[in-house]
Amino acid sequence: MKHLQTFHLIEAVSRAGSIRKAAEDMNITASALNRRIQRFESEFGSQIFERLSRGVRLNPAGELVLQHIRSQISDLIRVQNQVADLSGERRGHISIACSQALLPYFLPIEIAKYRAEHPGVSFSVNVRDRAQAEEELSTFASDLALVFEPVHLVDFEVICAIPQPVTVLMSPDHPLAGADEIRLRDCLDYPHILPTTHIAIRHLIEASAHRLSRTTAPIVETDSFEFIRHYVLQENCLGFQIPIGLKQDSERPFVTKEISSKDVPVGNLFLGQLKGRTLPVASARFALRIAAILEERFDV
Amino acid sequence: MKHLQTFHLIEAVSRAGSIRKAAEDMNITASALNRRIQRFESEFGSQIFERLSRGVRLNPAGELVLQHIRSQISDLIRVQNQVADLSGERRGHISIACSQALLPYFLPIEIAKYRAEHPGVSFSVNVRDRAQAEEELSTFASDLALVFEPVHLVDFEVICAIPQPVTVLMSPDHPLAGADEIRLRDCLDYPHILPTTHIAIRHLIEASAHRLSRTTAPIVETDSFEFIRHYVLQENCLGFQIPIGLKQDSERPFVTKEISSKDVPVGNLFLGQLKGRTLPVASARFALRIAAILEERFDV
DNA sequence: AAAAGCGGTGCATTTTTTGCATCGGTTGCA
DNA sequence: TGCAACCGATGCAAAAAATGCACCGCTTTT
Repeated sequence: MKHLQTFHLIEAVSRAGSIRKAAEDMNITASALNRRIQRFESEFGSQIFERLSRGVRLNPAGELVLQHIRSQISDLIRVQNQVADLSGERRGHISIACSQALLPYFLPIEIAKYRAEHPGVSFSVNVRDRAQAEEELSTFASDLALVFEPVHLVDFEVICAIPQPVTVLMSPDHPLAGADEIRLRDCLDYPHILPTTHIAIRHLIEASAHRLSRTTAPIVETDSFEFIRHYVLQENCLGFQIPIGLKQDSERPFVTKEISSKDVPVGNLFLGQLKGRTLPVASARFALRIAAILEERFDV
Repeated sequence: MKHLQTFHLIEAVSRAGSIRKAAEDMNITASALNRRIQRFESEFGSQIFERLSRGVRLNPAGELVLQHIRSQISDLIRVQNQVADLSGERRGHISIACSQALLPYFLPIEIAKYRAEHPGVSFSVNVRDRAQAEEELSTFASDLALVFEPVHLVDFEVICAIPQPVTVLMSPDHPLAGADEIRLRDCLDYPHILPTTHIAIRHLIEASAHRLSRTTAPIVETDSFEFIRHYVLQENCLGFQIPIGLKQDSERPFVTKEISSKDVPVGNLFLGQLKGRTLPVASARFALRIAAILEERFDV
């Protein structure tokens, strides 16, 4: 849309870090772009870029403006979708930032079911760690976030929260496979494989180990749960995951057992959106549905 | 600002009900205005006005767009104020839609106190009934609403709620002036003056009277509480008000007594804003302060 | 039947935006 | 230290967009 042109240009400049680079990206002359920005600043009543010798950078005022711009663009798109919705068809696009645990089963299944009913709806699924996911919401890069134990929770509006105990993953011939209750100390005694530190499960385990005056000693550290899944079948060791990342019924060829909540506190999987934002119809409906499914499955 | 021009024009057209009238208001030609709207509709992807023989009117899509436009304009102003705030001074404008009860004492006193500390802040105070006040919020005509028993409460985000029992107002020589407990039936037995039906106090009294199988018989019905205040001193009769509309300490030359909550349920004074909206800094701060004062005064 | 309003449109004119060439300044490297 | 590479800013002419004017076809009002 025409009147948002300047906004897109400002965003491009802030991304490129220089007017000339941004001008090239947006297929327009540097001088034209420069003047648009000058005009905006003069109309807005304040500079939004600080001029450096090697380019430009948003100043604090500019950060506020950029936030406004993003919200404004996304809201206009929401209105357009809502209008399309008036005329019957349910269309739209839903973008989700999520933890890895949602990738193997939950999201593929639920998205497929949803699309079977609403073929006009398309999806973006972006794997983000719990800090990045919140960032995604506030830049309007994603509509929804489905993450395990997010960090800040400012600007994060919780739609629903589902308890997820940390669960051990092992091959059926592992000594612990027959145990009644899994204690953390037992896990730490056996060779184990852990996610990298910024991942919530690792964080919970480390904190709990510390309380027991124990330390973790991962034989492999990885940022991929897919790797963990495959590795525990290669070398007989323990992996960790949360229930939503495991098959609902049986988890062959694995054995899965929740760690006793006496040792490791139960974490929460949060479905959330940007605080105060009005989501596009499609996203809002999908969120409600996911919330209902989660709450039913893990009967909250 | 330049890029909002079209938005202002659309708003003008929807207000004027015809392109030609709006064009005159905005000092441009009808043809220019007509073409801007056509261009917007084509860029937006849908008509927003329905063409009637006597002019134009917003269609449902247009209503959505107009709502977006208003929110967008108000948010940009908020950003501008926030930026001004970065550079030190606290400036801004606060618009309040309120019930009549706030006019004589509460708001004049609190606004004056606030302005003594922040001379850069200006105010609009608009008297609105409880339905209109909510309407004002959703059209962004007011930032805050301070109303007794609002009706819809959709799109109304409650910042704080303060219980306010309906209170009788009379001259000191009225027979009930010495009573210990004021019962509704006694009030109805004496000549009384009531606010018009759309006002919340009237509504509470009518409902309560109905429960007692009684009817009201006002000797005067008015939409002005100022009139009520003055009239009870002229003819010896009963008037009604809520505590916030009465002087804090003594209410000479009146006697005021709360009606027993056995008869008339205690209503609530609500301070609220538009749901999901981010208020300008000035309004947000003022709201917090008013909430604190109300909660302290009526110790909630 | 005429008049008054309405939205829409072709065309000449005015206004705004853009591209080009170029300036002055800083940074990085030889 | 000097030079090349970039950077943002600006004057000026060309291109593009918005506007005003005159007028059309239509409906409603008188």
